Amino acid sequence: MNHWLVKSEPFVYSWDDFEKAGRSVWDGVRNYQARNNLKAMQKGDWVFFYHSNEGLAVVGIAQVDREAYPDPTTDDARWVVVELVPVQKLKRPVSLQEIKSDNRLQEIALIRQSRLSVMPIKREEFDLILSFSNDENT
DNA sequence: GCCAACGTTGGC
DNA sequence: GCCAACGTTGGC
Repeated sequence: MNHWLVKSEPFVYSWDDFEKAGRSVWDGVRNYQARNNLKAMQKGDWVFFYHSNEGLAVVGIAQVDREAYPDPTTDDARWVVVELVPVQKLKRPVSLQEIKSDNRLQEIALIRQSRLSVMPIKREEFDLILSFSNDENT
């Protein structure tokens, strides 16, 4: 069981859009590192849904429902998609600022490699961010 | 709107 | 294979 984080610009595709649709084909990834991460996803893996550009926060949890297959939006065989289903919206968004300000989260790719759109995340980091969202006070 | 950090492209 | 130029992403 692995954990991941995917970014989406809420202008283009927000958590609410995702929840309404009930499923998402995660297409359009055109970066090898992100692609490799998609390929490594297994059905049932947990995925944080992050709003980039606007919002700048982890907003929900999704789950991998279908593992990587060729991206139907291109003829280029290099690229793949996965299918995600929404699991639940976080009680409150956990902001990038909050993540940045916690010593235990300094190593995560969200901070270290800000341009990567699909990244692995350690279980402890996943749990910690989740615990932030359950803490009403911060 | 600006800029840092990358990734890609193309000339040599 | 190197590197300059350029494009893109995303935070501020």
